[in-house]
Amino acid sequence: MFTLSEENYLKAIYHLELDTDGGVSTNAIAEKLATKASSVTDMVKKLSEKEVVLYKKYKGVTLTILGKTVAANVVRKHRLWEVFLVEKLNFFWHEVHEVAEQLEHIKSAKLINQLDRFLGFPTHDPHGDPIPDKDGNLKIVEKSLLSTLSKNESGICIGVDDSSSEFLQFLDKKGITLGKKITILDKEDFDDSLSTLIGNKKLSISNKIASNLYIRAHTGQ
Amino acid sequence: MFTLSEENYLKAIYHLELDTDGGVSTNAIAEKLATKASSVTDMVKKLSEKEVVLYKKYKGVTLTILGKTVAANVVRKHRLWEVFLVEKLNFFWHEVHEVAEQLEHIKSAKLINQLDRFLGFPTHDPHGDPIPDKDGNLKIVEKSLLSTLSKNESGICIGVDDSSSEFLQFLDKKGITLGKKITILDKEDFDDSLSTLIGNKKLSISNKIASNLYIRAHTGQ
DNA sequence: TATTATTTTTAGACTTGTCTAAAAATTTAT
DNA sequence: ATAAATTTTTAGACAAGTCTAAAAATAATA
Repeated sequence: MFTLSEENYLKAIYHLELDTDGGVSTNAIAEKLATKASSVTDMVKKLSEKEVVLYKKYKGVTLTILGKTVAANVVRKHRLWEVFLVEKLNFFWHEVHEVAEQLEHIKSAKLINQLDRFLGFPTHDPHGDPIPDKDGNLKIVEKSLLSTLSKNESGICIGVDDSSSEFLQFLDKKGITLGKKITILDKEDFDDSLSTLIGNKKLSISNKIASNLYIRAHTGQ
Repeated sequence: MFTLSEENYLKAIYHLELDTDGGVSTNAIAEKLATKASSVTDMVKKLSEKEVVLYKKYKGVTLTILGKTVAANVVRKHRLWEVFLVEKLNFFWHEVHEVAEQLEHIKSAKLINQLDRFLGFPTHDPHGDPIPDKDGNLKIVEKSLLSTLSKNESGICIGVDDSSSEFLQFLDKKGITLGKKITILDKEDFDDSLSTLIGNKKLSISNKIASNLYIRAHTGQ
């Protein structure tokens, strides 16, 4: 069994490993968890003894198979709870993270299995991130940034890159939600801003926004 | 804000105060929380400084208004989650306590308000215990033990006294659940066992069982 | 009421997870 | 390749919450 703190470290390493090659550095973990490098070193030693990470002094850490499983399970719980909060309790998607950070540490296999069923076995959370299955495997969906689409192409909004509260609130305000179809009507060379059709409304989108929105290819019109 | 440990102490004192006159003793708290008396003394001092309990050495503790509010809120959360687990996730009523013990410490006003609404503002948990409202007030229901009913009287099952896992499983097996109507067909003087009608099935109930089942008066048949 | 038994508190220690400051290792730059 | 900068680790300290063992207070009993 793992403590709340251990679970948070494993989760942080899990996320960092996704966009790092080689071991995850002490400083990277410290920054992600808003703690000090010395604290990370201490914890990493402990996790190493528990055989959930591989650790060599000054060389960073890597999750073991066991560690990855534990971490993926925490992520699974986090994302399932996010779905619950949005779908069943009418939370806005920018409000869910903080609460899910707490709920992800509740220990009960039956709870999470039943929650999964109750929610209809969702594959993605409200930000479009994939929910690991019981064995920690992710369902990968081919995704591209809205900013990479050309004129007259269209796609389905499936997630965000920047999931800061401000950005999510901005999307709420503009009526951009997961599942919405977005078509590029025109692309402005000058500033790379887009003229788009979302649902059946015309909307002008800056390149900054378009570079933070993931879409899935959508064939046909 | 209160730590998990502080919340557990407040909850224990809250429950103990209900069936104690005067202050709650150090030993009583220690027993309830499966900890040592010395630990209780330490914590009680801390709670006293935070002004949630009144404490005089060797004289036991009492919750302040603030303490009672905090404790009632934890109980409120516990019981709402129990309802959720049984009604939405198909838990058996003997399985909910352990999980609710964890969920009751999740901090989010919106979460608990929305959960309350989602569940239809329930007034009682799956064991028949009342759910405190936002201000910590309980809705008192006139209740009596099944064993106090006389022949031909009937009532609605509204809760249990002994909520041990074994007892709850026993009730599950016999088909005795909250809201079920129970009528006393006959009472055996010899061992005070009852011959009853539950739903539309005849069932013989020992005095031991009848002394652990609460019912609400039910007029007419 | 004096003595014994019980309850409660104190004193000191231990664990977990954190921190600061300084030392050691590694990386970068000249 | 040597010096400078950065990263990482070590050493020692601290707070929260718990424990054991012993002392102090209260309650029970003869």
